[in-house]
Amino acid sequence: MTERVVPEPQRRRRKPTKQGTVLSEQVIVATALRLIGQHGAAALTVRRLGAALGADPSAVYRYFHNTDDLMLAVADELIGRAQHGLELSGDWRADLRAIGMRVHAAYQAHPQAAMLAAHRTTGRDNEIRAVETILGVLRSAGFPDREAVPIYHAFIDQALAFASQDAAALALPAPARAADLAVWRVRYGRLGPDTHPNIAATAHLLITDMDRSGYPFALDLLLEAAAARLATHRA
Amino acid sequence: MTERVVPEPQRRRRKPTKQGTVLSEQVIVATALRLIGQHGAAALTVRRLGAALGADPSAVYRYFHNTDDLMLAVADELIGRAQHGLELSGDWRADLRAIGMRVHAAYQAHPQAAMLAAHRTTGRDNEIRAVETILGVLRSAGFPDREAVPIYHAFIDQALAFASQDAAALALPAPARAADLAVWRVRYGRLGPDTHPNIAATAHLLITDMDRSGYPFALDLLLEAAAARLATHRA
DNA sequence: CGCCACACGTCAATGCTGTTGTCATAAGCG
DNA sequence: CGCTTATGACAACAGCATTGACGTGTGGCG
Repeated sequence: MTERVVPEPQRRRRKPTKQGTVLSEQVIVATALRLIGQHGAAALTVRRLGAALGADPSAVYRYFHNTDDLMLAVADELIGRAQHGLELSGDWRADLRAIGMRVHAAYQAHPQAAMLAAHRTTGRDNEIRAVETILGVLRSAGFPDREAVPIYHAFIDQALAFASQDAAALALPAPARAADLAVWRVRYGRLGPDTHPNIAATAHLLITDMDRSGYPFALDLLLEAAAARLATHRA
Repeated sequence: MTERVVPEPQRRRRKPTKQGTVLSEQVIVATALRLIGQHGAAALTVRRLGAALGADPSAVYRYFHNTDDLMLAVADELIGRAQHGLELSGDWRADLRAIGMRVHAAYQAHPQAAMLAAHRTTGRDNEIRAVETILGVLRSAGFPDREAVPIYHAFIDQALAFASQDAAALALPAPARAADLAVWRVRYGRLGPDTHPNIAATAHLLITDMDRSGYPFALDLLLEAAAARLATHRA
């Protein structure tokens, strides 16, 4: 088969579908994101996307080579949203915390896309802008370059790793997600102090703690350690 | 339909398949792990699993309720392998570092499985044992329960999140992985100090640092912060 | 030692999924 | 105004997870 996809800038003839909608790369990406957000990750199938667009499913293949291609376009959209409207305060620790939480939140809003996006290095504009910003925060806080780089590395990898980890949990089919959560109550909550003394002693704390993301606290620990290191550099 | 799955301990009648293999939960999990390792995560379909086992695909449903149930068993097997032969020294910080690195390593050995498994709560034996061990290390180090639980949470989520993050990179098709790595040299290495001063100043460090996993350093930071908190509790 | 219940492997069918070859139509250039 | 062709629609294919029905032979019991 000859290539179905025509690059966006060359498109001129926009022909409405039977149901009247006019397709475009933009509209399809936006619809895909909406579908994921409204009905969960599993809702994004080409057939349902077609239905949501008011078009034949195969029409999507006029705009994207395959579903992976579509997901990359969606992912690219996400990177932009993570940074949208960010303003730096000048307090390095508060700024890094804000950036970390923003990245995490932006990816949680679109778990399915997050899982595919979080471990890729895109080298595109939005990513570069983020790297420059974070390194800038660290270096102007006073971290020497040899320290700033590994801290940047740990910081961003941890943010992305937790983002995709938590996204994966969100992207799970609803029954599986519920089952995973229930395990803490049902399974861990009932272990005896004779066989599992440490779990039994802390079960009540575990049950409430484990259905939150561990990220905010992990981020705080990372920033605490970084601050301690900065103090020794200054001394 | 009545329940197909009979709990493992109650199984007595082992009937060989047409091709002569004798099935069991163990054999199926091991075969699934091998299949994933050899041919990638996409290779794990019930049909192919059946073929690899020398059995009808539907026979798998005599042992697992569905594919998700199977993945949980695979996940637990990985957790078990991470703990195999672990010996605690009594030095909480060294022990936690060893456990973290072991978990990370065990998952890296099966990247494709790690991606699917690292974000599940299995509630199975190996997982429970790991939770009990880690909580024990923290509590006997002197962390009060209210502090031990969130630190446990941050610690284990960090290990698993990085494990699946790094696994995802390893599991990428070779050309895509090479491309992602090259981005640091090709794209970031060539940004000008006028437009991207912080990247330009640290590019040489970034290029060498970013193709390693950020986990060991991130783990050190977490343990550093935990140690500092422990010191304040003792004082 | 032989019987027979039923555990468990097999077969077949269902309704999903992504993807593509082919055709019809209308947009918009010349 | 007509021609080209971009683009939507249709239909079909292969592969997916899952399940209901069925037959077989294993292993415990009398």
